[in-house]
Amino acid sequence: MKSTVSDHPAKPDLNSKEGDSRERLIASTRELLWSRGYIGTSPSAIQARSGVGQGSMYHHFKGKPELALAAIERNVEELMHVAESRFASQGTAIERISAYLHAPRDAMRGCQAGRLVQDPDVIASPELRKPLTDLFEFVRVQLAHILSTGIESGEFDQNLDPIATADMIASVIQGGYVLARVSRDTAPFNRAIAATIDMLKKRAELGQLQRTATF
Amino acid sequence: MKSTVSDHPAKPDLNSKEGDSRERLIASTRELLWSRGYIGTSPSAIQARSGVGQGSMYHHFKGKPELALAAIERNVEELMHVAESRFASQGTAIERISAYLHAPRDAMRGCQAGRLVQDPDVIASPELRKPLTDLFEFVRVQLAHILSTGIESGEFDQNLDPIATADMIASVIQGGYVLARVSRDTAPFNRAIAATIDMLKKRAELGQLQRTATF
DNA sequence: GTCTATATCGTGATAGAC
DNA sequence: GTCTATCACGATATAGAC
Repeated sequence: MKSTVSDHPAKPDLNSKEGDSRERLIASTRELLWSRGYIGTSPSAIQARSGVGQGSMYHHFKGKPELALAAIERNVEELMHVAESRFASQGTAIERISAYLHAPRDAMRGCQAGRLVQDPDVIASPELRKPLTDLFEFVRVQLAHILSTGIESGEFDQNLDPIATADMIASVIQGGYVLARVSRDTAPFNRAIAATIDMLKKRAELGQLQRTATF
Repeated sequence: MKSTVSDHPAKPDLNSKEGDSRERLIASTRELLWSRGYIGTSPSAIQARSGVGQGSMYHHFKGKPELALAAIERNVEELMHVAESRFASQGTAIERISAYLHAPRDAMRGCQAGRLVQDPDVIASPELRKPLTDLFEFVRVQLAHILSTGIESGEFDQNLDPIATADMIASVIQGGYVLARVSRDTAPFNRAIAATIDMLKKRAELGQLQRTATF
């Protein structure tokens, strides 16, 4: 199990600085990408924030695109993990979706992934775009799957379109960030989430009414 | 009515180039802000795209912030006008909201206003942010008002929260752009809109059921 | 691995001629 | 109003010493 490259150093050894600069660079790049986007994030700013020098940075990464890729992949990794664990909650379809919608989010700051989707350079690069596409695809597919389960189990009415509704839910989160930022207030974000859950609950009521009325 | 400054030259006179450069600068800035954001839009790029020279640009505008302000105000003016006319449609609350949701939009390109909300420099500047805040406020208030009308008229069930639902609807549009861009496909945007309208229709059905069942 | 020096280019603006 | 010249600075690296 001993490897020349240190992926996840099981026991941090004496030369514990190993990989430290690299991690600090990724962390700083993630912060800057989040707030300023790809275009607005300069190598010099990354160096300043991370405390890593010029030469050191270019030793670990070929340049800005490679650094950005590492940062984006880390973002997606974490966000996917959060989504996965929320979707894995016990309970009804509504409860599982509600668990995802109520994952802790910094509404005023926006989505670490969604932010980058606006960036033309990111979207134009297949490499940078792929992790983002994968993340959103994953979330939408999971949501659609949970909704389908809820339709089959009779939790929702039969006319609910799981794919379209999944797209709606994913959109509400991303759009909620926009409303929160522009109004400098997290309330619109929270209300949009609450209204979405309320819509699903009413679909459940409707399913209930339809079942008792028809059969 | 004769004025030394030409706001809206009623009859374009012989020196018809008057104000032409200014308009071309604004148009180019709008295009660039839309695709590349504030940080990514440089005066030199604006000059190149508009065909207006350096000196001319700085004659008409003090600098990049002033140009951006003019461009953003123009964006907001147009978007508000579209929203206003869509909301003014005849029909039920659902029909009026549907008219707004189905206004022509370039889903892959995103929202000219929402795009800028991501930009930290725009959000940090009260001047640049104000038109955007006003626009989103207007849309949300109008949506909430139409929803309230629908509740009063009995079109929707009594439990619908007009403000939260307005926030949800505005969020769906903004978030739909994100899904469309990241998947390079307008379908998620269109489905999110369709699902939203479907949700409102089901609320109307529920209102109907409640009225016939209770009274 | 990290540092400093150097290089090229773009950005954002000013000055002054025409 | 528009043009060209000029400028200080930052972005994005490369080179080579330590």
